[in-house]
Formats: sequence, structure tokens, C-alpha cells
Amino acid sequence: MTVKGKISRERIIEAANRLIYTKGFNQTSVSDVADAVGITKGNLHYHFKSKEELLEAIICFRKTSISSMLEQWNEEFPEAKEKLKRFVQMLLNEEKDIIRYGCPMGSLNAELGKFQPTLQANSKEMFDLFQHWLEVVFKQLDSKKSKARSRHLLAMGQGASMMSYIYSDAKILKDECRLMNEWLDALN
Amino acid sequence: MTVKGKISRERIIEAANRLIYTKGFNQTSVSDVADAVGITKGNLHYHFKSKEELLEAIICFRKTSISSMLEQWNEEFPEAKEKLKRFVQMLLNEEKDIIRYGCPMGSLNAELGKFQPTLQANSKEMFDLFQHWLEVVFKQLDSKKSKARSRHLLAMGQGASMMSYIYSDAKILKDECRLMNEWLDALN
DNA sequence: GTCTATAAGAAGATAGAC
DNA sequence: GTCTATCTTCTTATAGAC
Repeated sequence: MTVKGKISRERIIEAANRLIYTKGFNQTSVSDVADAVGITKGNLHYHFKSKEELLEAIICFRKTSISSMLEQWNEEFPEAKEKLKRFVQMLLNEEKDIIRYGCPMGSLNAELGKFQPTLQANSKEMFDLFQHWLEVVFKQLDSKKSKARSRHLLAMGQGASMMSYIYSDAKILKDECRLMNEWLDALN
Repeated sequence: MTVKGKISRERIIEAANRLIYTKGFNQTSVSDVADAVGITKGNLHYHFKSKEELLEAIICFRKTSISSMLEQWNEEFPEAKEKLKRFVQMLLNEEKDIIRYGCPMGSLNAELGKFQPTLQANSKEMFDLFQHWLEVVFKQLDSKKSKARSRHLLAMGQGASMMSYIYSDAKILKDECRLMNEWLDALN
């Protein structure tokens, strides 16, 4: 594979990643992606044999991004509560996109879960990355409730994203994030 | 319109309602619906000029169901907290479907919100029914925080549904519903 | 009201030239 | 590695017989 090939492959993944977030996987056609990149469908199929293979590459790309973000948070915030509040802050930082398109992980998983189980299982691993990281962090506060708490924080994040998305309302997101922070403050 | 026509129309709406929930709107074809009802596509198009018109009928059907359910809860539970807990209980009653297909309202709204704004606006009215009802009920506890609380309970319900759906895990739904009830118990 | 037949277009994917 | 051209299938929707 030449250098030029790698560049094309990455451009495809990045364009498709955005399209799949904003339009949904099943509503994004191979032509949409090719048009966005400025190549033809035939060329795209040289890089990715099928649409599913493209999605797998996108999920791999997302998982890598998430992992490096979590590692950076680990370095940047020594205290457990600081780490947890950084997670909440992520939602506020992504306000515009969340309100317009929902949570990128949640909406993809929800779509695939209906009847694309193989792809959903793959996509779910994005959630696993956050869940395991949160569980480790919560364990520093209380070793017994860490799993339940990690799931609860994820659930509140999903609820906040979903409601602010459905109502296209930044205030809902801000209010729910404030409640999440208050919940974190009240722990132990 | 004859009596037989009305029966067909209702059978179409009920079958399409289920299919759109389990497969998603955009992934449910007119043929899928016609096959499920046992009629032809041509016949279905006699009853509904377009797929969008069919969805509007489904949303109307759902809104009617929700309204009558809320009215029944009003009659059945005189106390505000009883009403609120009945809302939480609804999620537990629908455990099997929520875990397999997510929240019927949330998943439809999330799908339509991506790039079908007219249909999403229509679908959002299902949420409005719950939100207004919850707001009135919360107002009996505290007149000032009723709107924020109604949104928060809806957000927790969406988060609980989403997480238990993504992880196909009834325990997550039960745990989150328990936390919702504890939150309700702690109010005022 | 229900059917068959068909139009007209978009989808994912492939073959082969360059 | 990128292109054009094509295939097949599926989609929504329509026309017209019964």
C-alpha cells in the first residue's frame, strides 16, 4: 500500500465517520461518502470491499480516539473526581453536535441494535472503553459500587444527550450535566 | 369508507407500528408492512398515499394510546408520587421490548431527528404528552421545579432504556429504575 | 377495496480500462 | 490507485383490471 493510498483511506474514514454520525449508518450511502471525499464509488470499493467493512474501520478509528483521550485524562487529572467531572465536561464541550445529532456512540449503537447484531457488538466496544475506565476511576472512591456507578453515569449521559437532542435544547443538556456533577459531589 | 376498509387500515397501522419499532422507520419497507398484514403493496398505497403518511397515522395512533394511558393513571392513582412511580413502573413492564429494541419513542425520535425534521417534530409530540403530564404531577409537589423535574425524569428514563438496550441487560434497567424511585422518594 | 404489473430511481457491489 | 460502465436488487409509487 502506497503513501497516497493511506491518505485516501484515512480521508474516507474521516468523511464517512462524520456522515454516519450526522445521517445515520443506514441512511448514508456509499455514494454519499464517495462524493464527500471527492472520489468515485469504484475507487471507494477498492479501499473497502463493503459498506460493513467501512463501518468496522470507522469504529476502530473511534475506539482509538477514545482510548487516547482517556489516557490523556489519566495523565492530566490525578484525582478520581476530577476525572469523572472531565467526563461530564466532554458532553458540554460537544453541546452543538449533541443537540443536533445526539450522542455519536448512542445513536450508532441504537441504530445497529435493531437488526445488525454483528455490527452492534462491534460498536458496543466503544461503550465498553468508557465503562471500564469509569469503573476503574469509581473504584478509587468505593470498590463495591464501582460497576453500578459507572453504568449509572453512562446512563445519565445518554439520557442527557437524548433529551437535549430530541428537544434541540442546550438548557436541558446543561441542567442534566449539573445534576450529574452534583451527584458526583455527593459521593463518599 | 366501508367497515372493511377501516379494519384494514387499523391492521396496517398496528403491523407497521410494530415493524417500525423493531426495525426502525427507514429500514422498514412498504413491502415489509404489506407482507406482515397479508396484503399487497398496491392495496397498502390505497390506504396510505405515501410512507410518510403511514408514519403520521402511526404517530397519531401512539399519541392516542399514550393519552388514554395517562388519563387512566390519573383516575387510578390520586397521589402525585403514586403517579410518578407508575411512570417508572411502565419501563419495568416493558422490560423485554426495551432491552431488545430500546424505547419506542426515543429510538423513533432519534432516527427521525437526523434529517427528517418534519416527521421528528410530529414524533416529538409523544414526548410532549409525557412531559406535560409529568410537569402537572410534579407541580403538586413543588410548583417551582416541576418543568426541570419532568425533563429529568424523562432523561433518566431515556438513559435507563438506552443503556439496558445497548447492553441487552435487564439488570441495568432494574437498577436505574430503582434509582429513579429513590430520587422520587427523596423529593420534598 | 384488492389485486397484478410496472415504472423510475437508488442502493451495494463488480469488471475491466487506464 | 482511480476511473467508467454495468449488474442486480430493492425501494417508493402509480396505472389499470377486477
